[in-house]
Amino acid sequence: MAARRAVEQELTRQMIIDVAHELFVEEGYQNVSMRKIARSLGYSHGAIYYHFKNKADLLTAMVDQDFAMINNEIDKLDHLNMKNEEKLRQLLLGYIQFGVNHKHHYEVMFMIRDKEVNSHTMESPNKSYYRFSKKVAELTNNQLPVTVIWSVFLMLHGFVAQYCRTDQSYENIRGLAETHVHLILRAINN
Amino acid sequence: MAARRAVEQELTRQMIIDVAHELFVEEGYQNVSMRKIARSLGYSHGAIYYHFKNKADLLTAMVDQDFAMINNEIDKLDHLNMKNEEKLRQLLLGYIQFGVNHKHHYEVMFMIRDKEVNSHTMESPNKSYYRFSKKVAELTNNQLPVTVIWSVFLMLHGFVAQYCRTDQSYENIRGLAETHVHLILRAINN
DNA sequence: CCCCTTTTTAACCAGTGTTCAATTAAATAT
DNA sequence: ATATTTAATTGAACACTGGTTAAAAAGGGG
Repeated sequence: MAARRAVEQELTRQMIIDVAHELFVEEGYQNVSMRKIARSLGYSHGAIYYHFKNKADLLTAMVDQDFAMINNEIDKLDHLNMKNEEKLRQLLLGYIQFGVNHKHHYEVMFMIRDKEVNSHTMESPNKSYYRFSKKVAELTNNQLPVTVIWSVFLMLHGFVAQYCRTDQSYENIRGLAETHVHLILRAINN
Repeated sequence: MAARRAVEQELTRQMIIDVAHELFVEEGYQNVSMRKIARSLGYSHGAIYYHFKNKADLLTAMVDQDFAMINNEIDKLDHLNMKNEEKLRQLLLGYIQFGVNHKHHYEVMFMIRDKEVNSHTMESPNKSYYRFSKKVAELTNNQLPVTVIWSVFLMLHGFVAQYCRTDQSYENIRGLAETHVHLILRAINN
């Protein structure tokens, strides 16, 4: 019956992205249908196609947003007033904190594996890693070989990837995260 | 037409597991249909149901096998003739080597996330981690807190998880793996 | 020849992404 | 205030694919 809705309850791209985000990570990109997203929003599936070209387009928009968040997080460090050693600790701990606090985002960003996902979607993680590694290099006075920086990243990734699959809050595992970062710092400080 | 085949080309559970294994990891559990597995084997999809109750049953059988492999790998260390420090290096490097050489297995073992997967399938990783951690503790004369051992595992997991998504062979990344293990050892050797 | 084991094939039913004409709310023009 | 246009939403339809079941068919051993 009812076709268009009153303007104060119109669907937006952001509403769709938010709902899809939760579903994608809880159940996996493949297991979430456009119909399921729509049902979850209380709209019909056709409506989503008014806002996004198709399912992959929705994912791309979502991932772009997520990477903007993490890049932003890295840039925040510049305005902090502490010495490099402490900034580095903050960067590493902040990475874990971001990952654990935004499990959905992190998983979508770094852990979706799917043929359908176009190559554009794969560029963002690379650009984001580049930003991260430049910052680590800077904060260590360019003393670290690139392979070591890469290892550091993988160590962080391992932590976050694991806790993405649990319901633990960051507060809950802060101690473990600090141990982890402490170990990483010990590994790279001569 | 032809219903049953000549006995020397009969389908076996192992044949199905092997083919399914490749497909599951190349394309993801959800993206591989029973029909696709059957097609890949040159049999009709119904045949698989003679050997496995259903799709989840097939996955469970597969994962059980995989964990038997990794547990076996850990036990091999006992028969090696070297000092503990070197054994530990071997354990860590061996973990990475196993993961990268058996990307399919590793991903199925530690990285599948799916409602359908029953809880029995989730027990195996835990048991396997327990074995790993006991061995690390033993090789470090029980000097390491459990949280540190857990961190070590996550560091290894991060490496393997990343390279599971690429086509790189272990030979190709041996150097990086050695750097990674070297860093880990440096982190835990005061 | 009968029986058990293995395999095929058709069938069922539920679900998929996507398109599109029809419908209606709001915005704009008259 | 009314008419027209535009924007947003629906729901049916299309052409598939999915897991699973079950009856029918065929090889092999006794």
